[in-house]
Amino acid sequence: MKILPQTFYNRSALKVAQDLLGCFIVKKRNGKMEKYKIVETESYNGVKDLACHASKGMTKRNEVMFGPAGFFYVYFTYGMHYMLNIVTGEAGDPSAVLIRSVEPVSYIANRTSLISDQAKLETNGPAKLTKKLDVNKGFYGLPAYEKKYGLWIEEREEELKISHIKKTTRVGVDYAGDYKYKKWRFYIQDNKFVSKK
DNA sequence: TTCGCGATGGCCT
DNA sequence: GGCCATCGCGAAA
Repeated sequence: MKILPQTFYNRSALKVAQDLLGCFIVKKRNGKMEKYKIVETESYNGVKDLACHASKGMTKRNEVMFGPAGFFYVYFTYGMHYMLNIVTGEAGDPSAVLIRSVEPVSYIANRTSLISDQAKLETNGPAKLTKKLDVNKGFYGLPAYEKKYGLWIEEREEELKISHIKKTTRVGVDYAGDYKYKKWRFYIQDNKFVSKK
């Protein structure tokens, strides 16, 4: 139940993306805590990474990525979807980790429940989880290491073996030249909430 | 089972 | 004006 400090994020996006697997997003809503285990992430690694929004330089949209680590980078795409990222690395190193899928803890605690199949459909994709968690542009630039804004990240409660972390190419970045082949997407092996095989 | 495509709007050139 | 770090539906197989 320990919140991850800002220093956790002040490392390469590659490391942070893998270390976030098994950690929890906590949402405070109507006075109650909702916990979601992070099961799938992608890392976007600075100006050289052609799939990273920062590769085209700093704009009003992506400026938070150029600042210090530990802040939410939320953007709107396809005319209807919000994406949730957390800024990583030193200030001046515009990198971030995209949260792609989460698993509700209510599901973990009750795996045999019949409602689980329905629950699975709600958070197994980057746009679906932002909808479920009511994440929008209002979270842009807010810290992920403080509780007062009602959305934060907590550390793992159990060990995650390195061998259970799968590494594949990122989704939807065919335009990124050689960087489309980088295996910078990570997910927990065999987890049912991962967005696609 | 996989596939093709439309919805929909902010941002960049 | 074109491009998207997506999703869900309906058709084809």
